[in-house]
Amino acid sequence: MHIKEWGNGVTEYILLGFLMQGNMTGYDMKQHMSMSTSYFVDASFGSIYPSLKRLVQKGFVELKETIENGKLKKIYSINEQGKEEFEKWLSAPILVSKTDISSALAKIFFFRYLPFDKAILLIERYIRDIEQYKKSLSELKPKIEKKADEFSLGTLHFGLDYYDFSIRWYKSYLKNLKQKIQ
Amino acid sequence: MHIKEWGNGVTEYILLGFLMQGNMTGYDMKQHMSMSTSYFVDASFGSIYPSLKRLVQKGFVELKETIENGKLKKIYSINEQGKEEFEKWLSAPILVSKTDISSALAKIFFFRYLPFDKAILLIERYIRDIEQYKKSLSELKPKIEKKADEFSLGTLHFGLDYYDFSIRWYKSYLKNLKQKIQ
DNA sequence: TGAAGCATGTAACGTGTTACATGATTGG
DNA sequence: CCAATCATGTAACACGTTACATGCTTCA
Repeated sequence: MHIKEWGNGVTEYILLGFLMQGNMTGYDMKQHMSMSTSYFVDASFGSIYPSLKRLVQKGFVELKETIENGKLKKIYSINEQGKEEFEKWLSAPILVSKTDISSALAKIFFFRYLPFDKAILLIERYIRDIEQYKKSLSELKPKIEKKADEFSLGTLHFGLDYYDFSIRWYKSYLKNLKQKIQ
Repeated sequence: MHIKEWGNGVTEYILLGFLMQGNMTGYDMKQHMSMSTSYFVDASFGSIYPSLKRLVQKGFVELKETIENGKLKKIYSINEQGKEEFEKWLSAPILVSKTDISSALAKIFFFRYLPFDKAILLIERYIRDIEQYKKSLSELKPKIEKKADEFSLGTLHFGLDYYDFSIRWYKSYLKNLKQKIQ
């Protein structure tokens, strides 16, 4: 048996996050996505419905079937266990992914459900982690440069500049957040 | 029967790209990755070996088994069909992914195998496509803002700023490339 | 009446990770 | 001699997409 830090099932956590606001159907959640998270996570129905089934099986979500206007509706709601799981996910460090922005954004998107100071700490740690990644890549740079051409060198610079951009962005974001509470 | 534009099997294309440089083993390719593409694509052996098997099955790659220092070695080489497939992939538009940087970088990384002017055109088109994405998100912005809090608003701004950063970055990169050939 | 939207879901397929499994050589 | 590196691979599992499949209501 092995612990899976987070399983990468970002979709499931997004669904839990939506249910924190109130009960709704799978269809509703898809609507929510396209109007709020679509620029970083936009799951299809073929992913949403199985995810919901799993969430029920895992005991994080409750299901009530109703008939409204002749249409079958499955109203989902989050229970205590689900809330705990969601908060556990939120409280865990934001993972730096070299290539995937969505897992970080997904978490921050729901940070209103975390105590403000905890959120701040996680973002601060995230920044430090990105800085670490940037440092590693910088150290790898000379090795890569030796056999790089115009184009592959470009991708390396993009990587470094992207880390810089992220660090700067999150620092400024953090500053903004902190000012708001004073 | 449906056409799959590119199948998203970026790993397979990376492997083909390495084989453009010369023949090597799966193990070699892993080494290559960690020393050149690891900051955007770094497949595990559990992905590399099956990918190579598939590439052979698809008829893009040839395999020669040798024994060197008592160790079994499988030397892979790319054939004409493989080169065609690789070039087809390179020549296809760079897809804008909202969340995944790696697919774009993977392609640009190998642009030396494309005629210079073709590469330039693809990057120009890519920039236009990002601009389109940014425009779409900007248009969605007011809708999202209506129900956004401090944090979810942050992720929206990150999205927009990331598009801006990318556009600016690629424009400057393009300028640099063009200067080099004059 | 017919299209769009509401509402659900499955099946095939692709592709990735981690853990497991094996075994040789090389260098300290 | 033992660890690291070279070298291969499989199996279980997770997760996602697309296409397919169904059927009701609402509105032009």
